[in-house]
Amino acid sequence: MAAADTRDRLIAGALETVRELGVTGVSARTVATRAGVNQALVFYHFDSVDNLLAQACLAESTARVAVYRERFATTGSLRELLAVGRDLHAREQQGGNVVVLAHMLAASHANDTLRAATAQALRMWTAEIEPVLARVLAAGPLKDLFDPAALAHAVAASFIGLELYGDVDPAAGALAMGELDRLGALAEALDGLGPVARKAARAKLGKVLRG
Amino acid sequence: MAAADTRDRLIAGALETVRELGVTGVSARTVATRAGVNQALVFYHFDSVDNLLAQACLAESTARVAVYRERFATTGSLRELLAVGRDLHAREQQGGNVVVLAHMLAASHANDTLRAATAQALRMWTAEIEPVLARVLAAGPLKDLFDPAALAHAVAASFIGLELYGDVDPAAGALAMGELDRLGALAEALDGLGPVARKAARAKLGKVLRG
DNA sequence: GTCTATAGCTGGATAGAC
DNA sequence: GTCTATCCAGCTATAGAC
Repeated sequence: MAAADTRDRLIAGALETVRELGVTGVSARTVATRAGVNQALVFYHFDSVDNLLAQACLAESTARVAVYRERFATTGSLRELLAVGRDLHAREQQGGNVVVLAHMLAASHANDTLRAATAQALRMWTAEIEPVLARVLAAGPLKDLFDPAALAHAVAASFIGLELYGDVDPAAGALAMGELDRLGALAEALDGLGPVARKAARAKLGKVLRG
Repeated sequence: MAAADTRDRLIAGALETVRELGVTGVSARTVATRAGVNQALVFYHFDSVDNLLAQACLAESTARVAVYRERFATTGSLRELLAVGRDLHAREQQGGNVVVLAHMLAASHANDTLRAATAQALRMWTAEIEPVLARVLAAGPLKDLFDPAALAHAVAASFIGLELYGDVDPAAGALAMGELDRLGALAEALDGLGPVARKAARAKLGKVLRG
């Protein structure tokens, strides 16, 4: 078997293990079993289990972000962005991909290697979300009142929180997801107001933000 | 040493261990060391490490929620709720208490015992947040358009996501937290609109939500 | 590049002395 | 109720055959 194959298999095995057993269940053995290769190869190719996990996290995020890149590029409204979020939730949750990132977040707390990788993975997502938010804001009455970069972080963080939450309490998670759509509608409604009301809202918001 | 003392010490030790080493670092030995008692007592008092963790999570949440109960009870506006959130973030983050819940969330993925405890702990928080949201919504133009219970879940989930996010990427987390305040101001601005604009906004929102 | 074998360690869990 | 002692399982990491 070619070396590149084995590396890929180990990465796939690592992701599968996290999805199945959670971060606590990851070990050179559990991963190697799922990869169909020998346990010692984890150390030959990746030096440590932590590093394998970090590489897996980065590879996965790179691949996933690429899938949605075009979609993000053509997203011009908050409503569309929420639709992308819903799809991401449905599709990636089924594949268990968001869950991996969520678990990496938790594991990062006491692990520098994982923290660096996770932070980088998160930046990959926010780098896609930020220009979308910039476009959306520029088109609406909220222009210059919000910071797209900061908002992108908030969106990503909230999304991950919702994923984790739904993992533990699916009923409550579904309710929460549904309510986020309504929050989107709230902003959209503000967006669709007539010019007078819109101007009043913007003035009021500016005041509230400053005061 | 009285038995109750030992139980409490083990619970405190479990929390301390999670804060220090993360969930992956929790074992009967690491916990017992921090508790200053023997490792075998984990099994005598709690049967298993998982169950100790679950009990610790519930005890901690019960205590923390109690601290904020009065505060929640007198919270009547979104802005105040956000202020409570900021305080919670600052104070509990320093003590590492929210982080514990966040890690329990991640560990729950592959562990039924922890999942049940974590779900219950989350419900403790949302049970406090829900009536606040109900009051806030009832006073504003969004009455009957949002579900306080569902929104409470969304708030809790987002908050936890932000905590985890900030743990991994503090700079980005701080930016995200700051932006949430502005989102609150957005809703508050809508709240403070004149009657005409307010009515228009509400009508528009109802339309968007239905369509 | 991949395997087997194994050293050395840590963890869960229990038996039995006190 | 608490401790010591211990068994056994599972883990990381490496040495060395192929």
